[in-house]
Amino acid sequence: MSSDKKEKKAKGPASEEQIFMEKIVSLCKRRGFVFPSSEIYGGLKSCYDYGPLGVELKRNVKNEWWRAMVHSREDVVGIDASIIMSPEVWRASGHLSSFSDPLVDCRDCKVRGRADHWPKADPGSEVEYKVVVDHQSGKKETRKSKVSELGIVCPECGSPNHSDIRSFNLMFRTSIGSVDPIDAIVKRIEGKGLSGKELKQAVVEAVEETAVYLRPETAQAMFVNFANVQGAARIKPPFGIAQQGKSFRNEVTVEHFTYRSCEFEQMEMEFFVPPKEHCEPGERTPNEWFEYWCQQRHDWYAKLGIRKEKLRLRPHAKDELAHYAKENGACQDVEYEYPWGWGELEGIANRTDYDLKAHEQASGKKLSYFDPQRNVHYHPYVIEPAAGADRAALAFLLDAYTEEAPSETRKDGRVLLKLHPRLAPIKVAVLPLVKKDGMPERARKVMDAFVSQSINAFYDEKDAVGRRYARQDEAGTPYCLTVDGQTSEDGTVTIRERDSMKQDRIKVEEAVAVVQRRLAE
RNA sequence: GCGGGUGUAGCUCAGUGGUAGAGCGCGACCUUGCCAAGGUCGAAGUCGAGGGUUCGAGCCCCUUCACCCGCUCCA
Repeated sequence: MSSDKKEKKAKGPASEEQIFMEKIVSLCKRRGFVFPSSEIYGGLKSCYDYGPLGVELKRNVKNEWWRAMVHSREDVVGIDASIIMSPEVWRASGHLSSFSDPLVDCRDCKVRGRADHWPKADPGSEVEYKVVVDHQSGKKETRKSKVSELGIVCPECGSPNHSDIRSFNLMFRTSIGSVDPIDAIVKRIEGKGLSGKELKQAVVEAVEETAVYLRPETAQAMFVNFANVQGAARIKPPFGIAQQGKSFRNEVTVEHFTYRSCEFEQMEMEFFVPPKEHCEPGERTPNEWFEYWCQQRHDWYAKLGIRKEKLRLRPHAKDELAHYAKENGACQDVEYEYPWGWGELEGIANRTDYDLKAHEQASGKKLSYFDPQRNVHYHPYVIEPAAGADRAALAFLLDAYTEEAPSETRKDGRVLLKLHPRLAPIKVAVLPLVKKDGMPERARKVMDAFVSQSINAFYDEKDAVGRRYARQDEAGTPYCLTVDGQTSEDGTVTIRERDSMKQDRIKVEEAVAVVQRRLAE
């Protein structure tokens, strides 16, 4: 509105959601959960570093996932594959083909599309087209322009004014080999007087000789290792292969702090099951396994403390299904209600036998399974729960963030992270009530007991004890042990629970066991 | 990619062309007896970066980077 200009410029955040996110981002930096990457050089778009508390949180998330998906079941094994894989993998999976998609944007109506799909027109000829000049009224204006040498016009408005062609750069391309690929490129093109088109072709060929790609998903490693793992682990369908690791994608838009980033960590499991026609009576069909995993994964988040009303399962509509799930497949997202709305935490897909067949065809290697009991060969269907470690860590953090209003005993109120104890970066803080009468020395001994058991503990003797409790609340530490005057008399300390602030007295020598027991609950 | 906004200490922010500031936090010491008490001292800033205008720029202009919001896009 025009009156806005006269008013004082709006300061600060516009919405509650924005205020909330700013508080989280600020807390993350102040307490060492997440820093902007390369911050002293001005940061780098969408890259973030996990600090001392953040790395603990994320590791705990990954450990809980591995525990639930691998160690606490017999039918899933893990792998840790190379981030750089053969380019053939990406050709077979379909990821590489998007590199050759020549994208153009219409300068008039802003539509984006593939140049080879746009309507043709004679280069140099003049065409007439209509452009919407006022979006509110829908008023159009007729314009004339010349068609470029590419000979294409916009499919929407007919305008020949378009941006340069750009390849959609989904994957991070690099090169392997100690010879600089630029030398090879120069060698191919120098002094040949190539036209623009020939030049591009020559460069592409030179680049492709040594090009490799950072994986855009971890899943393909499980497919290409299907036969290796199946044989080595002596395991048969239904069984799963799990993996955690970094993946890289040039996202069109990066947004919402660590939510969508070009470098991210995945926690994926490919669960190979017999196709329906080979299922015995009473055995789960692929669709039933799909439903099973949807429920499992939804419940995993709930068990680790995400509020149920902030969690939901959302089936994909037919038209948003991925290529690998088009036929007989299905996708369902576990979603969390982020401050900016519902968004994906994890996608569970029935990828059918698409991937194994695609790699079998491309590699020429057999990727079917022979079931000796049923005496059949088949390509297993794949049910894939694919989670984001960074997204999960963010969701746990957002969900745990709590502000309590001031009360009689706490006139400043408090900020606390109600993290599940097993996710909390610091498990226990050890505090002498005051810094005298031998309390620090006795507290040090308690601290040593935790350190020797590899339980992440934190010792703090600075400032009043209330302030130290507050600091721990803000870091999400579930338990505080306080050494006080009574400790020297009867060998007990107080244990304070973060959310209730209630205190019990326990024996010093039982402190480690008490905390361990509570963490195991 | 387009449009809008923001960028000053670790955090939140004040500073409309003339000496770089506040609160909180952080560190040391004193004090302290269970939920962010007080005192003393201290460290901390390329005012996002680069260029320009000016006698002089945190402030004006240009460029750029990063973040936020909306659109667009999204195997």
